[in-house]
Amino acid sequence: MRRPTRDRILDAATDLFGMRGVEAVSLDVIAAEVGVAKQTLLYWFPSKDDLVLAVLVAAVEQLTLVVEAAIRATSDDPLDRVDAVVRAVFRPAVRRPALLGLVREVGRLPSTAGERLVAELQPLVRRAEAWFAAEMEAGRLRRADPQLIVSLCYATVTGIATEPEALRAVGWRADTAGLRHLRSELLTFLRAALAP
Amino acid sequence: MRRPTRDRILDAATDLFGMRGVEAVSLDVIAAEVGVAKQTLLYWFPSKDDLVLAVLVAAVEQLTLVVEAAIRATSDDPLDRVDAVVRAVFRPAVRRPALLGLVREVGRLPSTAGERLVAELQPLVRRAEAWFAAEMEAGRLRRADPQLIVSLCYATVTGIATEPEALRAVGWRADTAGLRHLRSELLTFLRAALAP
DNA sequence: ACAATCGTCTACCATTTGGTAGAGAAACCT
DNA sequence: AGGTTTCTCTACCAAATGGTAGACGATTGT
Repeated sequence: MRRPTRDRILDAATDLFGMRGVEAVSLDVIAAEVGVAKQTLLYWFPSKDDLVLAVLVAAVEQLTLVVEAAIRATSDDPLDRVDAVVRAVFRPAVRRPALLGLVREVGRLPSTAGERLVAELQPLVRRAEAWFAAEMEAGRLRRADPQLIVSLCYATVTGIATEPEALRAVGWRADTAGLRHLRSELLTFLRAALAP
Repeated sequence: MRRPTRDRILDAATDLFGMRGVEAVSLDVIAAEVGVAKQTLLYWFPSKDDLVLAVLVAAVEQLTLVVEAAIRATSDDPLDRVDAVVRAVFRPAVRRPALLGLVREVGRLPSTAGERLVAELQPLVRRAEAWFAAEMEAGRLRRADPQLIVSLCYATVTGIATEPEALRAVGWRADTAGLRHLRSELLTFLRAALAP
């Protein structure tokens, strides 16, 4: 049996919103992608704003799960842990630029959705900050402003993962080898930036 | 006397496209912002695509000028030079997120405009690659893949400069002090990532 | 002086947008 | 069986979209 209609809508909307931008994707396009009438969308999500919100919440949830699993599975060395989180995020992010791309959409969203997304991400962000602060205190990471370090890591990873176009501009190839190479350079870059 | 209409259109379009995304901004909105009839826009730029293209070309030109001026004005130490370029880009980028935000739009553009923008940026990118390669060869920068290093620096700077929302999520404040602090953390981060 | 060009405008138009109203089939209760 | 709920559909609609046609005044060249 097929996946439930609601989930298929959510999936398609996530990809389309993340890749082309929320305002640039019409309900008709999503409906066509799912293979269903537009009104079926509006049955499951009473308005486009509701759909956007649902997509954001689902994406954040998914991201949180991936990150937490990665954290639990690693040793205590901080650089190894950063490594693990980046690896965990990297795979889904490159395969579905939509996931991180969506987060990048925050600034363009109707303010309610924006606030909501920020609130949704808050716990994850706070934990990361606290963890960075503690590791810096213990001298196992370069001392810096933990909040901005979180932002810088986020900006670097997200920027790289969501802009295949920018990478193509430098001649990067999107095959498996290119992907592994990219990930390894990204990790080395971050390690160098964070090491004490 | 006021600035010429064409330039005012270009300015408004740059800001709006960069902040909300090309597809999300209608000609009517731009016209209203400029304080002119929509048909005046279509007189200067025969179609929306033409306007988009003109905006992109102008933005790249401006960016190129800023970067080249910064390069000419600094010493030969590679880290100082990175420093200077980032400082030069940072001010206009944070004041007008549109500038770098536009570049981030490439992936979403009609392919012709996308190709065009990439071609437009190519010389700047090639120069940066060559320069990184030479400095690494001379042992004055950490050895790595120059192409990906260019992308990583770009991703970090652009990500940070174009996402005030993401920064607000970690409690960052957009006042002058916050801005200076942000820039200084960004520079330290990059220095650490690039130093031999 | 007068025609031509330039820059801006009002008046439309076809298409697409997000959204409403309500019909019809299937499943689920009792 | 008969009614209710669940899900999907067709048929519309008002507003907004990118774009065309062409009028109007100002400036310019001769």
